[in-house]
Amino acid sequence: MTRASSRRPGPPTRTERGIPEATVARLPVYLRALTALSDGGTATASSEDLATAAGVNSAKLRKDLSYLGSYGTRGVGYDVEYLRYQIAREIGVTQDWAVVIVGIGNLGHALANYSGFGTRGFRIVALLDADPTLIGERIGDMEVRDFAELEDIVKADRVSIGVITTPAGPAQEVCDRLVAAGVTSILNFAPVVLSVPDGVDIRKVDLSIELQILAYHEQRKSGEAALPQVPELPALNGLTDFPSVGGGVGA
Amino acid sequence: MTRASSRRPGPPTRTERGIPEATVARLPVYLRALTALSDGGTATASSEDLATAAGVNSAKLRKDLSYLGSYGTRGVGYDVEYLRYQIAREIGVTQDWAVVIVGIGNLGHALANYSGFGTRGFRIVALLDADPTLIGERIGDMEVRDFAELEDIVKADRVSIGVITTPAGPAQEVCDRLVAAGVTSILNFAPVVLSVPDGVDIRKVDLSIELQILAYHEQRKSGEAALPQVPELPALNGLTDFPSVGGGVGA
DNA sequence: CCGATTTTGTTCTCACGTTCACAAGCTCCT
DNA sequence: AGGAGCTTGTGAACGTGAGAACAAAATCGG
Repeated sequence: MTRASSRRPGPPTRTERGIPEATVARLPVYLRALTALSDGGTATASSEDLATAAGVNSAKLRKDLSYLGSYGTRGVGYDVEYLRYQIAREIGVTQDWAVVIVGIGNLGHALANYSGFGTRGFRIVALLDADPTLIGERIGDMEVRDFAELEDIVKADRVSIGVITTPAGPAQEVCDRLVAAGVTSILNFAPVVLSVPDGVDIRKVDLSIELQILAYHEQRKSGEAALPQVPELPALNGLTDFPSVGGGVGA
Repeated sequence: MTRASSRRPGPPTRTERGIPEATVARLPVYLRALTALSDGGTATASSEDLATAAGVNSAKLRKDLSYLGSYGTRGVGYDVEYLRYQIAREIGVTQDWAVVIVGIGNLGHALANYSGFGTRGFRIVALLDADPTLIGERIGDMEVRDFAELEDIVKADRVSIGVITTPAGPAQEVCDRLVAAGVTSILNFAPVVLSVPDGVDIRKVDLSIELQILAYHEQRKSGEAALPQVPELPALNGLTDFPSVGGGVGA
């Protein structure tokens, strides 16, 4: 069934349903680029065109696409709509994924308000928080519900993806509850390292880490010449990291 | 500019003030782990302890730390406070970095409200938007100012880091203005590929990409057995990506 | 119909990142 | 003091990813 139709290329035993992680991370970028081209009325695009739109070089793009199969035409390029569908199918966004958001603080609020969220590939089925003063609040066309209802919601709506936007403190406990309820993919905005059993995927988004990486390079750019270079331990006032963007679950 | 020159063909051209990018990305994680240990009253930690707290394996952690110097003691481990300071200094968060946020929509609002932001290593000096209905609004102890004031603010406050939380549309233009004004590091939340001149660092945070990567793995876990497998092009209704979490700059 | 031209798909090579494994070095106990 | 026991720092093996380069296919013009 899923034999990628191409004949066997010999020893490497290509594809076989195994796409490199680095490639997987770029597929959504290609999908977006294809959508932009499609919206702009382009019907066919070369790997060079696509690569420019996606911000990568064309060799890498061609190699990435080759893991999916041979969807291009030599001498011509790629059919934008066709390739878009193939990538969307490979990623899995031709179906809708039910998502719960846990922790309706600043960030959870922002994500809940996020219009594009509910319409394409992902469907927010619940906003959850443990703070009684938040429960019942309406956000858009949804209402914040009690975190205690988690298990029922996951079962009822077949939720497989959870988004954690709580503060660091309750994040691991929330994570454990999500996993126990049957969620197998988690997007974590809380500034902690979550531990999960095998079979559960975790991705992390962390503002403070991103800023600190920028700061490192920035320091290289500006400083580089005259830094005091004090290997001794000075005052050391709060140069740590961020508490959290998140909201109210827990405590 | 001391562009990382040496390209010697021999061994990897070690250190020379050049820390591998993968290591740089983990230093903030170590910093956070050290802070947690410190707050918990731990004075000394082995690479194994640290690695567990940071969610990596100990060999990788030791190798990462070795790029900074020999800050541990064999047979003992690392002094938590001392190592914390060394990493903070290496990253550059012993000084404060001035930051502007452009685009005060849902996400920009959330980041502006973000208490931990202003206190440790980074200082928000301005919230900017081009929407007249937003200008003047108070968020926390700050006020939304006109995007037109960008250049003055960057010069006055020596801003080197900009955060873009606009929709996709105006993001490139905002980016160009930031760069022209002198900003050399940008954290982009808008779902577009920004192009910048050499010497400017860009990092991207993209909710839809993260979710799509999760969806890919999720599909692997659940499906894998019975997918219709339709290589022909069907209806294809809006399986694209997200407009934006961002706010109001532009049009 | 054939050759020129274009562009893909793939192979090869090199650079980077991860992990293993162990010598070097430190502390503590006897 | 000397050896036992840890733990770091690092050299080497291994695996993954990136980019250059080119052969294979498709179109197009004559």
